[in-house]
Amino acid sequence: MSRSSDLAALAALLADDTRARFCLALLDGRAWTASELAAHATVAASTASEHLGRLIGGGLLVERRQGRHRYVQLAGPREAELIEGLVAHLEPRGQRPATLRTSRAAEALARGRTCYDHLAGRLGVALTDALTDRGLLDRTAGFALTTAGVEWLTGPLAVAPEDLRGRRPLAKECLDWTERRSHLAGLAGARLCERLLARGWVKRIGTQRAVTVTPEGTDALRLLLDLDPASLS
Amino acid sequence: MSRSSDLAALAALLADDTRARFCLALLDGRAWTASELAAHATVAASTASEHLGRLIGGGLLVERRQGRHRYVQLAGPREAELIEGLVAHLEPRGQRPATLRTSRAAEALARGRTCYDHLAGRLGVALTDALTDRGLLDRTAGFALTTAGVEWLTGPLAVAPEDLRGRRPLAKECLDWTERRSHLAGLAGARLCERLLARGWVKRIGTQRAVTVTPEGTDALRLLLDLDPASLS
DNA sequence: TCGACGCTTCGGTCGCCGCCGAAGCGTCGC
DNA sequence: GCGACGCTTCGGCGGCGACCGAAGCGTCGA
Repeated sequence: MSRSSDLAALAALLADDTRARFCLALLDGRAWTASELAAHATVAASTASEHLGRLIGGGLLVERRQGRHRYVQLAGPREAELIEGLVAHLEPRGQRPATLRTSRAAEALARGRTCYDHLAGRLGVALTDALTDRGLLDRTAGFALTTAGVEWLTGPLAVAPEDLRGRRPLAKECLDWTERRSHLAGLAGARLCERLLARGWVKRIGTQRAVTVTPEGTDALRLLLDLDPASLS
Repeated sequence: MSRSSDLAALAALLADDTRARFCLALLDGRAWTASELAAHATVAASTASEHLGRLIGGGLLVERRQGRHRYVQLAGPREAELIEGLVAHLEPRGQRPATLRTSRAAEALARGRTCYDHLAGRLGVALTDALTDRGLLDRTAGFALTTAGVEWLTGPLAVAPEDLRGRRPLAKECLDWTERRSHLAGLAGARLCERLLARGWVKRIGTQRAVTVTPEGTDALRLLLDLDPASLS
């Protein structure tokens, strides 16, 4: 099996609209059941079953059985990153999609959402910009958290230092497809999202990926990051 | 046209072995003719013609006519990055592929090669590690060139400062699929490759992507980066 | 216990896509 | 000018994959 056929096989996993829909839905970082995905993509249960078999066999998804329910989710951050990279590539640089403004659901996603395990959309970008402005994130020569940035996470955000160590990079740039700018991914991005949700400063809207800043969160972020609430609307 | 069908269409561009071979070949950053690619992938000219039409129509490649010759190349660094990301995903982390050691061509690629417009393989990784060891590249909190790193490029390497400015990030991490570690991409990676080739410190082997360090280059890199020649074999 | 439910496998259908050789057009070099 | 060459388009063929309903199995809850 050669590299080109491996590449073609990997691409083929996503080269079907139904499977692409599944993977985009699973970018919310949660586990979905087979029938939820079937309903979401409006296909028969048998079709969903076969597609999931291919995605799991190909390594993009993992599954867990709970009685008659089969829960599937993205296999990990690497897989999420792969899909996000493809999605980011779809949009020309430097321009927001005009068509995305036409629906309320899309507007909510643009305002704030989870992107696998970190925050994205206007919220994600605003947070990333604020971190940059306050010297907690250095983007002049690459994309890296500063010493002060690490301290900010372990200090006011109470992230455990060991939670910032692992095989994943601490800071990773993730191009935001609604905002056309970068938001913070990597360990730091994941922990930030986790803490903001845990503190109730950010909460989920509905069952999809959309999130919003709570009033307490607006105050806290203004205090901690000089984050202007107007930058979130 | 929805996001999922856009994603599926993009993935479909690479979900064919022949097209995948084309794109992998074009990762050398050069322009190939249609018949060169047809020969490389061992398909008929008519097949190549159709596949190239799809890749160009899909935006991954661009073409240029010179008389009867049609030169095609990757549309840009974003497209190269997309393909590299997929290729990098193919390999499990933390292990070198044993099968790649079985052929001389593969060995040359592992030693050193171009990865679109920057250096990869053992050479690329060794350079990246040396830059890190000397405090020119900071990888503790992300992936960023240090101030000293920028000065090193504009100083001893004589990169024009304006060549380090542009829409592309200065430093970008590119996972090396032969070494399983990162090498430097982005503007800095491209300029480094360019200067090393221009100075004759690195030269191409054959017509593919393989490169090697010249004796003058070995001396210069030992002087400038304490780069141990043994780390290149 | 029994019917509902979630999921899987099977068989059949249909559309799509990659492949090729042939024919044709334009460029190139002798 | 002419034959070789690079490339494109066309028509035909065969294989593959997505889709579905039906049948079947195991789990769940009243």
